[in-house]
This record gives sequence, structure tokens and C-alpha cells, in this order.
Amino acid sequence: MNQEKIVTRFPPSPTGYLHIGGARTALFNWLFTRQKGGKFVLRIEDTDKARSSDETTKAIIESMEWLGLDWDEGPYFQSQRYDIHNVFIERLLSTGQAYHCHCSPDELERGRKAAMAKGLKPKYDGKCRDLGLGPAPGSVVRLKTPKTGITQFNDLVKGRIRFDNEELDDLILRRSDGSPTYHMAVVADDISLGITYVIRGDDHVNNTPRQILIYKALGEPIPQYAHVPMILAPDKTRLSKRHGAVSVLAYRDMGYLPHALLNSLARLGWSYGDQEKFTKEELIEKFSLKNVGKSAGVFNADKLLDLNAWYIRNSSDEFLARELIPFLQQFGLKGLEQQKIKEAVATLKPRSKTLLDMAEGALFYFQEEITYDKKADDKFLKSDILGLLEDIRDRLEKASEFNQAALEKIFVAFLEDNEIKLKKVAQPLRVALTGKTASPGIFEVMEILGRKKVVERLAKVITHIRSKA
RNA sequence: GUCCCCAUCGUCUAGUCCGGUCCAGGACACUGGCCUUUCACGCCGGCAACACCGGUUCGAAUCCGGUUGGGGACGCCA
Repeated sequence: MNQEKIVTRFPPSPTGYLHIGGARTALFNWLFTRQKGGKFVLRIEDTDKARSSDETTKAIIESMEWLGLDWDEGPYFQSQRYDIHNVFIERLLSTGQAYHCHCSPDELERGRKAAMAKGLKPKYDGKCRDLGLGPAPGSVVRLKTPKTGITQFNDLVKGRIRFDNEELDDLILRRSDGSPTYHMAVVADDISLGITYVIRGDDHVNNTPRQILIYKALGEPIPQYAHVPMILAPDKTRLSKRHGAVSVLAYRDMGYLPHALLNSLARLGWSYGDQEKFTKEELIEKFSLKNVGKSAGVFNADKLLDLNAWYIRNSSDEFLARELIPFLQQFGLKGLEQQKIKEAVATLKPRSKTLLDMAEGALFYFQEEITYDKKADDKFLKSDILGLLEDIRDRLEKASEFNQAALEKIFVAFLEDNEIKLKKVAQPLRVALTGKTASPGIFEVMEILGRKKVVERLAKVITHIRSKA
């Protein structure tokens, strides 16, 4: 009977690129909202001007777009909403729920240290709380937090969480420079944007009672909270740059498919029985906050890689060919034919874990000149197979057709005449054509390469072997 | 230090709410084999966990208490 429209938000602060932890929070918000037919709002929390930048804001938006996490409203910029925040602060002041505090930062710092030394929680002592002071240069506005009682909420993933109000102190709502603090800005924005569900990282659990107290002081309805566990690095500490690839865009550049990342992020902390792979539609349909686990999880890069390989294997040649182009260009390839790429992709699909892999593996198809792998050269390009290579070159030169079926027939005759097994020439041939010891099947390789290139490469390898002798 | 949260294979997890069907299932990784012109794909198999201690109970991964361990929060950062 809940007729109220669900409104969620994702509020990254543009002090860094969107990392996979943030992306997962965004994903959970998005899945929840799309399932319920709600509204998803993007809000950039750029109040820390010193650490925010346009560049990171762009990177965050680019990341969201790449992942396909679309929003219905925004992006709002918190720094442009100070007027709204101030209305709420004034309201609190006028109802006596907040007060001006004249304590200096030094004084507060001393108090915190003293409390820590005594083994207590560092809290503001409430010195100015009942002094009835007015605004003054350097003064701040604080919330009058209840000294007794408890503040609790029913977290949608963690269950009931409660705090004694005496653990909380009178938090600052407005800084001495007049700007609102994080807690105030978040609450003011969430109220004014009509946010009904706050789904965020569980590093915010401790912030929640403080924010609830602001809602209460304001007499505004409190949203539902869901705190999702954090993502940890393999060493079980908070994920950071020193753990390698953490930004969403880094995964894009390494050749991951957005859906593979999404799928992998969804399964980190959330599950649906034994199912591992989900389409976007299934994710939306099956996601639920109560199936989100309560404990932090380590990001499993191997599993993501495996998923990526699976999605590559199961994507259409058309799609992959399109996605592959930028990677091929990265290797300096130009004037690529869509059709050729498609053919190459088809042969590389089962052996590529990323698009970057695939591009690398496809180079020999497009390059004019290939180079031989040193080890492959030493091991397989020896003079004892010269005769066989010349023989097959002649036969291929004269072939009336140059497709797989025709090639296989030519080889059957070739092998019979020479009384050998394919094994004997397969590797030397592979090295001659691709430069490497591992590649797609030689018949498919030959067909895609075409007669001209195949014969050229055979001629080249023959001279090469001769020159070594 | 204080407060909050968490605890099943190396990792992600199912099972925990409503104790028995779980000497614990799946996935990744690792590993043995099959397939095979290479590398992969695929297929078959293996290794591997209920943190610990007490309690409740005929019976506990599942309920209760404690211990230990981990994470988070304690800013005029967000």
C-alpha cells in the first residue's frame, strides 16, 4: 500500500575517480530504483572546493554512462545549493534546536586530545550550548543534540542499529565561513530532493544517528536506510589506488565489458541462490536489499576476468567488432574493414579474456609485416621442414578456392603425399603465419588472411629459414 | 581508547529468520584427466570452510552468552 514514490540518490564527491566501491553503491541504488519504478537522482557533493575538480566530475559522469547507470534527475551540484541548506539552518536556529558556538578550533582540538587521553570518546563538551550567544566572526552553528535517550533505525540490510544519544555530541551544522557542513548539506539536500531511501556504504552507519537527529529537529520524515558493506582489497583493507586498478574507467581501458563489471559488482555482497550470471533485466528483477550480505567482501579480480571472458564468448561478432576498434587503433592499425574484424573476432572469441587481449591476438591478421617470437622461431623454424613448407606453398598458390573446406582438402592430399601427420607442420606453419605458437586454428587463420598474405608469409619464412642456415 | 557493525572453503557466496533433509552446495582460483594442429573453449574428476569456548536441545553452521579476530566511525573532510 506504499503509494509514495521511491526516490534514491547517488552522491559521489568529485575528489577522485569513481572507484568500484562507489560504482557498486550506485549500482545497488539503481537496481533498487529501477525495480520499484522510482526516481534515481545524481548529486555531486562538491563542497570541498579544494579537493574537487571539474575533471573528476566529468570522469564520474563518464563512468556512470559507460556502466549504463542512468539517472532521472541531476546532476545537482551541492555547492550551488547553499541557499537551500541555509534555510534549514535558520529554521533550526529559530526553533532553538541549534545554537551559535564561539569555541576556537584550537580549543576543540585540545578538548579532543584530553578526552582521548582519558580513554573517552572525543566529543564537544557543549560549552556554548546554553550561553545564548549570537553570531560572531569565527563562530559556528551547532545542533542541540539530545543528551539522553537513544536514536535507532531499522537498517534494510543490517537490521536494527541503536546508539545512545550520549555517545553523540553537538555537531557543527555551519562552518565559520558560513558554509554548511557535510551532515547538514546531505540532510537538507535529501529533504529538498524528496529522497525516501538512502542506500550507501556502511562507513556511514555512524553518521546515520547524527543525520536522523537533524531530521527530527527539523520535524521532517526520516528516509529508510540501507548500509551496504564495503569492498576490501585482497589484504582486507580499504580499497585504494595502491591496490592497483580501482577506477571504473581503468577497467574500461583494460578491455572489460561494462556488463561484466556490473555483474561482478552485483555478486559482491549480493547473491541469488547459486546463480552467478545475470542479464541487466534479471538483475533488476531479482535484486533485493535483504539478500545483501552484512559483511565486507574482498574484490575478486580473477572472477571478474573469468566473467568478462564469458561475456566476450557470448557476445555477437558484430558487437565485439565494434567494441574492438578503439583497441586495434591503439596498436596503430588504420583503415580497418568491419567485415575483416568480424571474421577475426569470431576466431578469437573463445581465447580472449579482455578486449585488449583480443586486439593483441588479432594484430597478425591486419599487420603487413609480422615478427617471429624469438622462442617460436628457434623451436619451429628449422631447415628440416623447408621442403614441406615449399611444397605447401606451391599447393596453396595453385588452389582454386581458398576457404576452410578447400584448404582442408588440400592439406589431406599434402599430408598423404608426404606421409606425415598435421602435427608435423602445424606449429611451423602457425609461426610462419602468425609469428606465435598460439593462435586460432590454422585453417581459419589462412582463410581470413587470404591467399595473397598466406603465400607471402610462406615465402618470407622460407627465406628466413634459409638465412639462418 | 570509546562507540557501531561483522565472522561458512584462499576469494565471492548458498544454507542461518522457521534447529534435523548439510560428515555443508555453487562459482573463481589451484589441480588430475579427456578432447585436440597450438593456445584456448568445452567435458569429467580432485583439493578446500561452519573462528574459538561455553550453554540450550534427543539433535546446532543454524538459537543464547562470552572470547578472539576483522572492518568502520569518532573533523569547521565527504
